[in-house]
Amino acid sequence: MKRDKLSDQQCSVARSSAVLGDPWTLTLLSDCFLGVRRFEEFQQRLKLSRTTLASRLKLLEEHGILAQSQYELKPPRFEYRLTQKGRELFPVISTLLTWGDKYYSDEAGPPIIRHHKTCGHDYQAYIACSECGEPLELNDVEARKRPQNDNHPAVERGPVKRVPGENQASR
Amino acid sequence: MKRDKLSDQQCSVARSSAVLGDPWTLTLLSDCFLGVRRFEEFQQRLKLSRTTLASRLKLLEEHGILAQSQYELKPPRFEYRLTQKGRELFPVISTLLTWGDKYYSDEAGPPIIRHHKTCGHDYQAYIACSECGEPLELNDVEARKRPQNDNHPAVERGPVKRVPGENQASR
DNA sequence: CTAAGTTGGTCCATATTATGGACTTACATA
DNA sequence: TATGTAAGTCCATAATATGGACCAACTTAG
Repeated sequence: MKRDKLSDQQCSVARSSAVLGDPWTLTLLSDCFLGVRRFEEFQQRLKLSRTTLASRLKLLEEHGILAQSQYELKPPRFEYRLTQKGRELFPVISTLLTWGDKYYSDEAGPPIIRHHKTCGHDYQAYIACSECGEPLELNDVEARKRPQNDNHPAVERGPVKRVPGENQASR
Repeated sequence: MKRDKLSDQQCSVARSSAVLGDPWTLTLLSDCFLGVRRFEEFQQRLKLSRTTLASRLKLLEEHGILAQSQYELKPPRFEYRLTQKGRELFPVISTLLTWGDKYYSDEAGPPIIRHHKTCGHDYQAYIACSECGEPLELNDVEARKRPQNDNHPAVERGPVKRVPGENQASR
């Protein structure tokens, strides 16, 4: 299967990956959250080819993650800003950053430190349950296919049943 | 700059992206969390070429995210399991899933429903602050470079200062 | 007025990757 | 003996990424 057919899959990760699953795209979004907005600025920071940058920005715009807004009339110039949909990627970038900080920092520690103004401390992000607010642990969750429905195709890539003792999270 | 030089950057997202920033890799990891472990199983579910699958599994193994474990002696056969480092990607996949469920579900809703056994409800994931436990909102956080240190190179891709009123999270 | 600079791109030839299909190895089963 | 299974590798072709040159539409410095 071609990569671009991933977006037709019945899987939220596959569909999201079709847009975000690119090293430049993820890094570019990270820069967006750091306040970067302009073509030249992205290009100089990421040091990627202008062609690739243009194609990534276009894709993110098509998906409604970034939107162009005019900041100069003559000549007309635009900058790229996160939309609401784009801003909702903050949890994805945050958790990626937390993982990267832990496993890919050098001896000097994470290059960028994030600070929670509300409580006044530097932080890392963790995930919690929308229903009870408790931290989400891999062993406390399970997945199931949505109920079968005549109006919609059955879900193909469901969770795999493993025999007890062979926990999916085991070493 | 070539994609594979991203891992040398002083940025946790760039370094993580160098491994994870690929649509197949993210979808493959998602399947790992659903209990998938074997080459054939990945290939049939993801419908990607065997060549690409082999290269992704190898990369994930080299990065210590998956580990092979023997499940059959004659002939020797191995399956791929998440390591501790790999299991710590659960927050990344979870938040990606939450975002994808919201923006890329069809009318039948998310194909896979996730359940929190601890509280007994179906859930979505949100991120919280490691220091105070409150939900993390984009507008409540700020980023800064790590302190300058003679023994380590300065951080190049820091946050961008924008003039007040031009909030990075604004529309 | 002219030359150089700025910004946000596009175009192109050349690398680099991805793709599907055939093939391989080493057994097990009918 | 023939067929099947699992986990790959190999190969030719197709699709993408890359860097550098180029372009358009201004602004600024001299």
